[in-house]
Amino acid sequence: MEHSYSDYSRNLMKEDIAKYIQLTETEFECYYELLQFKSIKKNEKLLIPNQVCRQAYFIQSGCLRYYNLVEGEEQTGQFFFEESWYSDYESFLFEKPTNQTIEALEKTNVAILTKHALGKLYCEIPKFERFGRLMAENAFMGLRKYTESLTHVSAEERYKQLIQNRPKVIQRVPQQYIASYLGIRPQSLSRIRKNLT
Amino acid sequence: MEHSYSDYSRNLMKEDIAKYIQLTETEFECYYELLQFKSIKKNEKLLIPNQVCRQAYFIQSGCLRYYNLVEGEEQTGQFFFEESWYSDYESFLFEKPTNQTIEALEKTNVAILTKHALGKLYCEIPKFERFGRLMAENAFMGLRKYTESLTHVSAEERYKQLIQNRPKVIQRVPQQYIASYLGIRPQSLSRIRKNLT
DNA sequence: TCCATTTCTTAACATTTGTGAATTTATAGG
DNA sequence: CCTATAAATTCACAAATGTTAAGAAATGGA
Repeated sequence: MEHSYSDYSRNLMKEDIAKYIQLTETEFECYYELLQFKSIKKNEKLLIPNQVCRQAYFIQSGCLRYYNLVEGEEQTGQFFFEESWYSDYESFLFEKPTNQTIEALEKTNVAILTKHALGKLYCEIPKFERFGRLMAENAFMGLRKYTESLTHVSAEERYKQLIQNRPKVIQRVPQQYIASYLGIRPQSLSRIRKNLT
Repeated sequence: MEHSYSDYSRNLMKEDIAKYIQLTETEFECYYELLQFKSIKKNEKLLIPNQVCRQAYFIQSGCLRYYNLVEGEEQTGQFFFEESWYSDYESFLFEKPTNQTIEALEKTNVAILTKHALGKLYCEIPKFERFGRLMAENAFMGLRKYTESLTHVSAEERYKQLIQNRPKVIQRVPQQYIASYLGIRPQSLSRIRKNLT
């Protein structure tokens, strides 16, 4: 028997949700039915400033980057790879217009959980409150770790940590964006790379 | 009729929890009964490295600072003032030994919500799952805002933002800790302060 | 394959922050 | 109120990153 992409997608979502909560088959059905799916071309944008982010994205394959445009400069906030969630929490939770731009750095397939769908899940399957909590907690902890490295560690050290801890970023993200993520100029990153060899 | 400190404390906790969830009087009782209270002297520590953080602290009055000790250097992560919550999420959630030290910068009174008490609340009053989620979400958003200011802004600019956005820090925290929070040396902070006048 | 465009690298000089040492100022205890 | 100690300031020089400009390398379309 053949495996369709649909089977693959279901499995991905099943494995992911299992990291957070245990669902019966029926409950998973209910969840999966509420998801939407979308394919995003390289360089295409999923969210632009002043939009309200009413969706959370689970990346089935590919890579996303978000940045803020400040005085003409793209300030890269984070990269997201396959099997991770992304949303602009602040915009999503409070329906505030976002400052962020999200774009695909590669061809990317996402599963979409809308705010409406999540509200429905919170009501119908209270376990999802836990899912929401764990998502926020994970997001917080990842960010805290990153934040601490920012204030007290040099750019060179942060780059070395990136090589160690997130090789995907080094392998798949153009250097100019890595520089922007590190908070330095592309020229400075070149210099750092030169020093490391 | 006189108001006791206990009345004051109850009101503080009631006003705080109301920011997250609506509780009946009975439910609030259940919550309040589970809280513990503690008074911490200036410079006293609430948590030290390798302990597991099994408590969340609501600061009724005073001020806490947490830092990580890295190669003999105190790297200040954050300051917390009255009417805010603190816990080491990672340690609290996963019962991992903490790296952090929390100390009181002033005489501080805290309400303590233990992991055990929170677990009980999650079971007995499912609304508290929402409380947990909102706490994590708030923590995340506060941190994200801070993080973005970090990567792409000079120390001087960050100090100016601190003056604007968190005057309590400027007024109540010794400069050496502010410098450590900004990720610079006390001498550099002095220099920056000189330039600003 | 070739060309136009983008990305990356290099270099010289400017600016910001770090380092170490000395001095001044503030603070806590007796 | 005095004194010992800690905290903050100042300075000269070192190291890291920014800025500007130019050229080399990589990439994507025709």
